[in-house]
This record gives sequence, structure tokens and C-alpha cells, in this order.
Amino acid sequence: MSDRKVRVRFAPSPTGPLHMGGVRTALYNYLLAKKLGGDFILRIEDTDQERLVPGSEQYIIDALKWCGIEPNEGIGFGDGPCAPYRQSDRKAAGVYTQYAQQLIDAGHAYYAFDSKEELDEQRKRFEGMGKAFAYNAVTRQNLKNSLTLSEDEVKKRIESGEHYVVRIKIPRNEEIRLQDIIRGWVVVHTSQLDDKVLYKSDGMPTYHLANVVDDYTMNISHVIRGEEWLPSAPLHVLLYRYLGWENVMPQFAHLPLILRPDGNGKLSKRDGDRLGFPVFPLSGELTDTKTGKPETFTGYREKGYLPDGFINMLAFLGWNPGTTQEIFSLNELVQAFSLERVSKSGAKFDPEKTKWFNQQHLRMRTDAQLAEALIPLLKAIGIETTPAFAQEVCRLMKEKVQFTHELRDQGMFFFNDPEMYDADVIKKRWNEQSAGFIAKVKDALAAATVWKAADLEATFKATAEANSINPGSVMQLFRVCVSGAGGGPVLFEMVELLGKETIARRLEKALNTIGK
RNA sequence: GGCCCGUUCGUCUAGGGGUUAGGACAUCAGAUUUUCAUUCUGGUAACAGGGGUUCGAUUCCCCUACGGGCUACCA
Repeated sequence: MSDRKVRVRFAPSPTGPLHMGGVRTALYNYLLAKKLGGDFILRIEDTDQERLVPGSEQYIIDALKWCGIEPNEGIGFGDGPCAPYRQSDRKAAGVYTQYAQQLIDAGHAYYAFDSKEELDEQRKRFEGMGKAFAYNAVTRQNLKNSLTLSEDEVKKRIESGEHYVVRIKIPRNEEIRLQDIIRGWVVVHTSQLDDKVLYKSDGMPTYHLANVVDDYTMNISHVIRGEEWLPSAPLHVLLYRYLGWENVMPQFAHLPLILRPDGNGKLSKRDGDRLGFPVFPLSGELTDTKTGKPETFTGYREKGYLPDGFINMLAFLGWNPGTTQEIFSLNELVQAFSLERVSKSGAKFDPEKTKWFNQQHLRMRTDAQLAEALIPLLKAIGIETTPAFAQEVCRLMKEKVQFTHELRDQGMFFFNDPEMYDADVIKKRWNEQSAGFIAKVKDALAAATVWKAADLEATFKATAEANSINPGSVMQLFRVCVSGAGGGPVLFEMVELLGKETIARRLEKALNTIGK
């Protein structure tokens, strides 16, 4: 069993945009598959037709693509030998009924005719007694199902078209043990389990049946999913057992949850809105099935995050390589990854560190790569530039920013003459001598024969000293005259890049504006 | 309520029967860049509590507390 080919799957349900917790689950699946030379499959679990949100399937595909963690098999990435990969399609192809029937025939499942209303009634009744209702070994004897009704009666009801579900018959007194790669042995007594619905009255299997059948038929070797599935894992073990597949049952790994940054609880869309960070990889708009209203949401991509920075951050939310290295490319993550080093406890998401990860990855990009991202951002606000100039801007700006759009926003002065001059600096540094000095610098620079940063700096200093001025005291003022901003990249490199004419024009403008 | 899972600096975490409990983000303070938003150096800061086991527990066991998840004909 240990030498079996690794096949893992990411199996989201298309009920809305994929959020970052889902992306992390996909990532860990991807990393394990690549590390072990296995397959990574995307399977769409759309057995709940009511909650289906049109467009979310495409969103999931686009998100995985942007993140660079593409499945090599499944919806949106090419069919493999286990097609179809959408559970509604598999249901239509009849893959589930035979297994439900197999369970019924073996006495491990049964028909139940109780209506939703009747069950609600039961729940209320139990609640009144201070107990929780469960459809289980005790209560099933007093409910309407094929265990209490006569064979004829059951037949009659089914043939008359009465709605029914198929439920698993949980044994009364057994201990289910399962080994989780992350948590070790987990033991649950069957008296704590209830007779979960396997087949719904609308003809669809539930997650529990579909998931087990699909993992078996798709030859899945490892099930890597969120911790919210841990309580139902024993049920799945039982299903594998009753279907006769326990010897090829996948290994389980239940991931810790991603928690909100403040307080406690699972990270949700609301937290992002409230605290001002994205919860989704991509921006978009999907229509909520219940309200019928389109809901928009913002993504990491649109906020200027690089996919590899985003992925790097996600990888470290609940995993670490055991070394002090924190910055990893996707390929390096593949090499370093192991499920054994995934931690057990939930991790609070940290938006600040996420920015830091992004910054680190941004710095690893070449100037040309950054320019490629910068040019369209400029174009979007009507600024045209050359690749060569954009690349130089990136070279000077990249140590100063965390996001690609900051390359533009904080580097506006490379493209436009300043409209405003940093008021604090003016207030602090501008005095009666200033205009005279700037005018002299302007003339000195206009006379420059070599337009290189080092020479320009020397010229500037010489001009200052010739006028008995400490160069340090006027440098920032000069910067403001040139760019409008009190801070920025290395001053004279910036001056060199801006060029002789631009500098002359801007100094002229500054003289005509400041102090007037 | 019941069941399951968890608990090391504010946050992500390393470690693990005897350590000055390590790193990173954030934060604070210095330095340097005769400007700055970069960089460097340093500081503050943690084993939830109580019982065991042990020569010795933060580490192993139990209990409590706290947190989270599940408890649907949702996934």
C-alpha cells in the first residue's frame, strides 16, 4: 500500500468563490503530489444542487491557475482516466446507485421515509427533554424505515413514488480507529455516530457516499482536507469497510483551520471586509443563490499580491520546513514539503506578515519582470512609457515598496512633474536663502556635461559648499523640488534617470511655486 | 448540551525530560545612508492552571480552564 502511486484530489463544492483556506488545502494537495511524483486531481462536489452558485466552478479553476497550482487531471484541466470529474455528471452516469444498493443488500444501509417535517418534530421533542435527536440505533426503531416497516410496505411506498432516503446503519457498539497523518490515532465510538443520509430524496448522493465512492474509483491515495471533516471521518471509514475497500482506503490528513486575525473563529469573508484584507485569491462577482443578489469580493491578485508570495504565506500557515528559511518559491516548497510537519492547531491569519512575504517575493523579481507588471498599471491611468525607462524605475523603487502598484503610486514623479510639494519638508527647510540656492543648483546642473549620478551629486555638493551651505541640510529640499516627495529612491540616481531637461523644467517650476 | 480536535512571545512557529526556550512578522531603541520609505545592530516579549510520574518537567500522564470544529435529505 505504501508503494502505491500518490493520487490526491482537491474537491471543493461550487457554492461561491474559493477562499484562501480552500486554496491552502489545494496547495498542500499539490505539494504532496509534486513532491512524490503523483497526480493532483480537481473534482467538483456539486451534490447539493440548491446551493450551487453559477460561475464558482470557473472561479475555482481561474484561482488555481493564478496561484500556479494546477491539477493535472480534472475539471478545467483535462479529463484523465477517471472522467467525469463532476459529481453531478458522475451521478448521471450512474456511478453511485450500485454502491448504495450494495450497502442495502448487505444490510449496512436502509430506506427511510421520514419527512423533513417529521424529523424536525423529533428534534424539537428531544430538545424539549434536553436531549439532542439523532437518527441512530435507538431511535431508528421508532421511525419510518425499511427496518421497522414490512417488506411489502417498503416496496409499496417505493413503487408509489414516495420520497425516501438511504441511510447508513451504524453499528451499535463498535470502536472506530483511524490514523490521521497529522493527528495520529483518532478513536470514536459508533454510539456517537448517527445514521447519516447516503442518498437524498432528490436522487443525489450526499457528500459522504459520493466522496468515498469517488476516492475509491479514482484511486485516491491521500485525503487531505480541512479539520471540519474530522468528525465524519469515522463514518467514511465505515463506508470503506462495508463496501469492501478498507485495504485500499486512502490515508487521511486533516488540516488545521485558518482563524481570523483578531479574536477567535474561522476566517470568513466578513473578517476581510471588516479588517481590510482580501480573503479570496481573485476579485469577482458571483450571485448568491439564496438572496439572488450579486456579491462582489476583492482578491489578492487585484490588491497587488504576487501569486508566489501569496502561496508562500499560505504554505506557512500551519506548516514549516523545520529550518529558519521562510522565503520559498513554489518549487522549493515542493521539495521541502511533508505532511508530517503540518501542525495540529489552528493558525490565526496575519495580514501584516502576508505583506512582508509579498515584499520578499517582489524583491526577488528582476527589474524586467517588474517593469512588465508596471507598464499596464501605468497604461491604466493613461501613462505611456518605454520598457527601458520602466525597468529603471523598478530598479530604483523596488527596495522601497511591498506591492507592484506602489511602484507606480510611489513613483509617480518619474512620470509626471510634481503638482504638490511635501508641506512638512518645505516648512522645515525652506528659508530666505532657499530660492537663491535652488536657482544656483539649477544653473550648475544645466551646465553639466556628464549626466551621471556621481557627477551630479558632486556638482550639487560643490554648489552648496561654494555658498557655505551644509549639503545635508538642503538635500531633502532639493529632492522635494524635483519630485514633490520627501522620500524616495537614491536621490541622484533618480535625478540621472529623470534627465537634464526634466530636471531643469522641474526646478524652474519649483522656484515659481514654492514660497510664493 | 454531546462528541472530536487543539493550547510555546501580540501573531506564525522551532524545540523537547536537564536549553541563556531559537527564528520570523509586528513593536520599541540606536546606527548608517550628510535626504528617505531601504539596510544593519540591539531591546521588550511565551511554555494556560492544578495535580501526578521523575533526581529533574515547558516536554510524559490525568484533571480543569480556554479556544475551535462537528452535531442537516450542506459540503
